Amino acid sequence: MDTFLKTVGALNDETRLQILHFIHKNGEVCVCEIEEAFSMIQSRVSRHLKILKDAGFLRVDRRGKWAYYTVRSPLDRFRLACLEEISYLDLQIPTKPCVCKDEK
Amino acid sequence: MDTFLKTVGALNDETRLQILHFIHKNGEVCVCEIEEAFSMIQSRVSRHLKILKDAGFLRVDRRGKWAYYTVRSPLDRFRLACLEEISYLDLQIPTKPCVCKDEK
DNA sequence: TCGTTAAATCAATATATCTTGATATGAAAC
DNA sequence: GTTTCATATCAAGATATATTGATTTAACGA
Repeated sequence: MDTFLKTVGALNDETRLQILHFIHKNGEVCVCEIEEAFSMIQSRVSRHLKILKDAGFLRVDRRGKWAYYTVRSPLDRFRLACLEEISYLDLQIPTKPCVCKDEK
Repeated sequence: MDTFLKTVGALNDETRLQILHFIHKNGEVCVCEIEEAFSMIQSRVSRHLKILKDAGFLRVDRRGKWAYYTVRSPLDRFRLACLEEISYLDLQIPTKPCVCKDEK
């Protein structure tokens, strides 16, 4: 129940749907790329990423100073259905910028 | 997008999950049966039913003074997946009481 | 070590949602 | 018509969630 509420709660926000869709389309992205692409301040992006991660949609991989987020895999049946539904929404998401060039 | 947010928003509340599951299990139920079963005041029940109806999960059939709610059919793929997921949650819902006996 | 940078967390405010009690609507019974 | 009953809606307060700017943490390079 709590898990389910956390899952749908994470999806109950337009910003998070866009971020989730953005990561789903682009594969691995780091926080600063989302900041840049969406013109959002860092704390806001970080908070939404945490909610999506805690809800089971994302996983994070820290390498050096950077945190790279990807869609968690494998996703269970329901989260997969949600992700699929979101992909049908035809959300207008920005293109991935070219930052983090100096990463190792 | 708005439709999707309305759908997940409707599910983002424990009370509504219980009411939705209750109706799903019991078939057609009227507002007063939910009031009775859940020991909730009428305005609260009415509000949650409206949200579930507006989100596309329920339909209402008015007969006389009573309003009977059922799960809308057919449900689209996503809402059906949600309903299925909710049925797996093993929610503790009350049993349907024997009110509205004087209905026609 | 010190400064810099990326990301997370915190505190304050703003906004949205839920609950309750009161009122409105609309159908049936008298 | 008027009363009664079931339901819907409204208004106020309570609770939760989102946004922002500031602070903290942790990793890297000079």
